[in-house]
Amino acid sequence: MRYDKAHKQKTRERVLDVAARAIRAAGPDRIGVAGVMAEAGLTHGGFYAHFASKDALIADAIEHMFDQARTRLVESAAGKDPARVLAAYVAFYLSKAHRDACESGCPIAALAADLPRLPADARRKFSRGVGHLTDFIAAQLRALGRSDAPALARSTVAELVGALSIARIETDNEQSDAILAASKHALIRRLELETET
Amino acid sequence: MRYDKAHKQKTRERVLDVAARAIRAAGPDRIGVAGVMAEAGLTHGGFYAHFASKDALIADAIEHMFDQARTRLVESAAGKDPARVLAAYVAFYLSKAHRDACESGCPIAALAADLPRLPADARRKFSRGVGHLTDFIAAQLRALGRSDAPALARSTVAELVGALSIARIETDNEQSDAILAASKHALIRRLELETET
DNA sequence: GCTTTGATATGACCAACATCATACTATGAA
DNA sequence: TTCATAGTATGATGTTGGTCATATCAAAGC
Repeated sequence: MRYDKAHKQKTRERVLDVAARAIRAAGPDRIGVAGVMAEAGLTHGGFYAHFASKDALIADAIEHMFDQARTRLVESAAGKDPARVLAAYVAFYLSKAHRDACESGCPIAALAADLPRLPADARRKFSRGVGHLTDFIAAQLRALGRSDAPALARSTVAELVGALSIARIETDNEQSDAILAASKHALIRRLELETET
Repeated sequence: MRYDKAHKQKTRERVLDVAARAIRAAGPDRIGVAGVMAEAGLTHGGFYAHFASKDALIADAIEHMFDQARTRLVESAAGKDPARVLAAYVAFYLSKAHRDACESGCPIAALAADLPRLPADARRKFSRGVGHLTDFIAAQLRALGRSDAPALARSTVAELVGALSIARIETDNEQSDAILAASKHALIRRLELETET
């Protein structure tokens, strides 16, 4: 090892960070290898020392996004009351801040429509991420004594993702806010989290 | 008029049909002007006699998708009981057939993530389409005496779109089916359509 | 300080694609 | 039958972007 042991690893991580943001913001087809590398402070040539192809970068970046999101979620939930955790997550997910920060927000809402078009590897990694989120929510619901936890968790994730996606499309700001509010309200009722908000 | 009066109009319609399917199947970035024209039985050169640009084609194709979907929906609902209409729509929307027919299905689920990246014109047309669907569902709910019709309609559309999107991503077929089933069940309960299925 | 080797840069290649100028063709009118 | 023109085809252009061969650079060991 001539270079610092962690040098390449760090660079790779930096590229993945940049790619994860760019992909969520612009979509997998609108980002370029050169652009991502430039934003990471490198030139495009070195790219293939880190990734086998653009598709491989996308797949790895997807994994990276979910890892980050999951870490954040698990950490913020540590030792807290399940009802409070769920209420906070719904409030965050359907917030205007999340709507307006596509590039750092939930990968599912940012990339839902792109996934069916991507290669199997990326899809598998994405699926796994979706599964983890659903499981996390199901675990909270189970802790609250809901017997239908797995199904309710799936339904919850669906409404969260759908509401955020549509809110991001809407050109009229008032309409967009109303969509977020409607689903926030519906979910708080369905999940029986009324005491919190 | 040297040609049949409706000749160009018909060609344009054909191109829009092809484009509407291709865009939903492959996404706005993965389709090419040449490919769409070829599938419509033409060559790429004539394209600019019909559309000002690729962006214009996409915007018009989006309008076209929503028009088609709306016509189908309104016709299939004509003179029917609102509860039956809603139950049938939910069942169709969350069916495996709809999941597996991206290219002819609901534009919202097929393109949700792409829209925020498209030009204003396409976004406006898309927004209008989403609004019409929400209004249609709200009208059925109002006919059923639900006082919270607009908000419930928004929440319903969100869950429909989210569930279908996620079901399409899922690589595991059983998981995918479970997602559809969970939201179908949840919606039938929330909309109080239990008598129908 | 020199060498070795891993990490990154330069530059080129090829394919895909949007766009457009120009040429051709089919059709209805004269 | 011939002509004018709307509609479509051919072919070219410029650009962008993924990929790769090769060159350069940085750092650790002798």
